[in-house]
Amino acid sequence: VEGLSTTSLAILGLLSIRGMSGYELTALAEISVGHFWPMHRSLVYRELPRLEQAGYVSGTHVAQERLPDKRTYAVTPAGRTVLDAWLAGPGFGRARYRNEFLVKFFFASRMGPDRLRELLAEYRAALELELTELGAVAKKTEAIPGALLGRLAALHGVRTREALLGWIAEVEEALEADASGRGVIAGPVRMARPARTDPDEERR
Amino acid sequence: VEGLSTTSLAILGLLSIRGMSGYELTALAEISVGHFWPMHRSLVYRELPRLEQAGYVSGTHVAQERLPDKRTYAVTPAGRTVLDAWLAGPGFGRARYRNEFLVKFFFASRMGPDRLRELLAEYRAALELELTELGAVAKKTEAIPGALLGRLAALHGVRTREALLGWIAEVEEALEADASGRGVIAGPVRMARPARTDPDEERR
DNA sequence: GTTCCCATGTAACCCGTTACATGATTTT
DNA sequence: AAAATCATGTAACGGGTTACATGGGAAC
Repeated sequence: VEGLSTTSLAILGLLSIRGMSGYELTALAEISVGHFWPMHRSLVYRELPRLEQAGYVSGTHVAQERLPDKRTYAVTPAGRTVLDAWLAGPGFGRARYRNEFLVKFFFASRMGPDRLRELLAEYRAALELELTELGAVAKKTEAIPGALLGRLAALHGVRTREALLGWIAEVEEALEADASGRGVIAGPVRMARPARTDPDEERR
Repeated sequence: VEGLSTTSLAILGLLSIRGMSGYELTALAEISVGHFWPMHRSLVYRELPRLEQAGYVSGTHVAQERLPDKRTYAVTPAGRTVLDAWLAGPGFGRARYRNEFLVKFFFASRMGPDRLRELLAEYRAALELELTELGAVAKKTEAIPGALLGRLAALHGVRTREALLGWIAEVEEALEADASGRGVIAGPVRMARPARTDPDEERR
């Protein structure tokens, strides 16, 4: 509940499936939670000893011959407790999106219309790539009986990409229609403070 | 193209609309690019002097009486050059996406079905809030003639949220079917590990 | 037989977030 | 008169990314 980052909780969650080394954990994360919560190897390697220090996982040195020695980790009862407390607890941080394409798009009035069309084409290509990738993940889990949640999580990504491909078409139409008045917000912009409607939001 | 982070480029872009202080810039960012590229005040205050050091913006001290003195910034010709070079250049970083809800969802086999339904309800509420917020942004720009790109960017967010509300319905159906069919909500994906070529790996 | 990839990590750096600071003005 | 907000910033902390290291297979 207190002090553990989402990344650490995700690590605990993955270790709750089975014990493994940092390397294996990273690889597993990359094809599962990594789609909506990326974790780089270095981060995992930093967090694992911290979790061990805190008593949430226990590590074991494993000697190997043809490969470098490794350290495998397993969740402790205390670890399971915090994991389940987090899962049972309410709330979650608001999703964070960072989209560099949209930044370029927003300032597209500084580029020619040809370049803008090109940019949109690049974005479409990127989305289609992600779509087939996520589709493959979803498809792969179809056969597996215990993979419902994983498949649905992949579908989350599929649905957004599909919607965005639709958005591109919408944009192309709009740009076609209004070939003249392109530009960002013009004139003085009054400052708006965040609408203080709900008091909570963002836990931890 | 060289060395400048997307955040810095976004700052340059906003300053290209008109010169302003860090405070104003932050406020403007919050209601524009902040929806897809968040920039906290502190970051802006750190980047602005850096950009000045690099010669991309020029700052001017402005004394004020009833308010604290401020420093306003304007893009230099060199700044415009790098901004336009970036816009003209190809590519953009793949969109970054972090969703804590999905992490919980992925490990939902460790929670009861009631809690899972609750979690989905929370997510729906969050999405609906974001949707009305973004809808308001899109609506506000409808009157403004030069705000086409801004409105379309807001629509990008609208479309994804709409799609995700649909996803929730889809999930609820799937869970309903699963619960009646198999009696138990399935566990997390048991993913194949990266191909192991090592025979003396320990088994469990 | 070099060159690339695997499996395992460590170290440094930078970006982003949270907390701290402050005098004037508005609200309760 | 106290409390909140405005309009400015600064400082510290920690999460996340990139670069560095390494010895043995696999591939060309």
